[in-house]
Amino acid sequence: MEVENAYKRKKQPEVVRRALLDQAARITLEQGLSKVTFQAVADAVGVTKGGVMHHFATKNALILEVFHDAMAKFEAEVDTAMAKDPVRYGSFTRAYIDATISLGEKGQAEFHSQATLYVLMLGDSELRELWAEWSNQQLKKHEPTDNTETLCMARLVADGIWLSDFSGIDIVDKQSLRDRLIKMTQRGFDA
Amino acid sequence: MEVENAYKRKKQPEVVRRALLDQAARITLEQGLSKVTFQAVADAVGVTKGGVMHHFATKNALILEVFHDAMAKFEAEVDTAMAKDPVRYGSFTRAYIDATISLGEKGQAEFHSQATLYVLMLGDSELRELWAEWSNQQLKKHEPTDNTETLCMARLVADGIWLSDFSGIDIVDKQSLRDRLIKMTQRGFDA
DNA sequence: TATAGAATACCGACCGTATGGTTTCTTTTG
DNA sequence: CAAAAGAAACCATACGGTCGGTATTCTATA
Repeated sequence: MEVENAYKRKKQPEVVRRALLDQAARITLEQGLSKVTFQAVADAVGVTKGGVMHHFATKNALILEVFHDAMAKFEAEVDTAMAKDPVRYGSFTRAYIDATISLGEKGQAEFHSQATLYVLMLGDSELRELWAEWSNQQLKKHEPTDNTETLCMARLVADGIWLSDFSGIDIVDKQSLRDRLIKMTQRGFDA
Repeated sequence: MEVENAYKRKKQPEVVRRALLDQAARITLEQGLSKVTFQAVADAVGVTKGGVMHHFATKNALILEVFHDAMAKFEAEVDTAMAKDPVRYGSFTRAYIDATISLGEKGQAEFHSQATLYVLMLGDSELRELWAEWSNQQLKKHEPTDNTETLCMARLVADGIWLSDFSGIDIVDKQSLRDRLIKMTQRGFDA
């Protein structure tokens, strides 16, 4: 944002609100949940602490909104990917893989909604419950097309790759691994 | 611990120190890194804040020790498991799998050193660097026996299972998945 | 072997600061 | 003018850290 003289400028609450959520998510990813303070978010957006608290009454409310926002983004990302997929079997798993693994060159942190979800959920036991509930529900939702053990395993590998990636471990050949995972999602892979 | 009247009691610095590390690790796992305060650790062990700070000068030092402790435990766990394994090929990966996945009944949090490592490293960017370094080094160390992509994938699944487990997601049949992973570590699995 | 004294283990009161939250006020917008 | 957007000053508290004190254990030496 970098809003200067926010007192006199044109008010655009929607824009400010979005910026607050985005910056809060960014700080979460780059510096961890503990560094997400009203002051830090306010500074990042170019607004005062009071300004932040006008949009989000408490810190829990802010974090919760960031979490819900990331859930919605992730779900949307998965849904559009699934819509483009001509094959039904394993389509959720394929979408999940590409929404979880970042294939871009290393270094750039990328705005991964899945990463935001993980970092938040791992750092806050209350969010963890929400996460478990939502996640199990997602699984149920896609059971008709993605309920085999192999598909589950493919998603687990994706999670593992994210974990390694996020923690800065070199993965030998991510692209090759990703392709192999996709192959695992094709019908008839087992046997 | 539950030490009563620690002022006059027999002094046993080694015991207290161990208890401090253990309780700090427990709080980390159960409540997250942010809840690991001098006061909380002191209370858990039955000692005062000053007492904790006698053993660990700063909070960073405490956390760092917990981290190192968990690394040592994990490494030891892996090493003894590898020593018992008659087959060399994939022995590190097999040990890694069993040190990462908790097969016990759900509910009991279990003192998993790997879990401590993950939660700490995910919540602190400084520890993340340490982790990446150590982890890459571990990988190098076991390269001679465990450097194929399939073995790497098996470990990634284990990580994924831990992640799911920790966040409270139901995994269909963990035992069956574990057995399948072990099979993946046998020579000649590919092809 | 006894014991003074140094070193260690630990307590408990205190301090500075950062943070979440409250309140009041100003400016804009409808 | 009323309600919303946001600023700005303020408050309470929790936390990391400091400091001086007290009890215990270790060590050296007579």
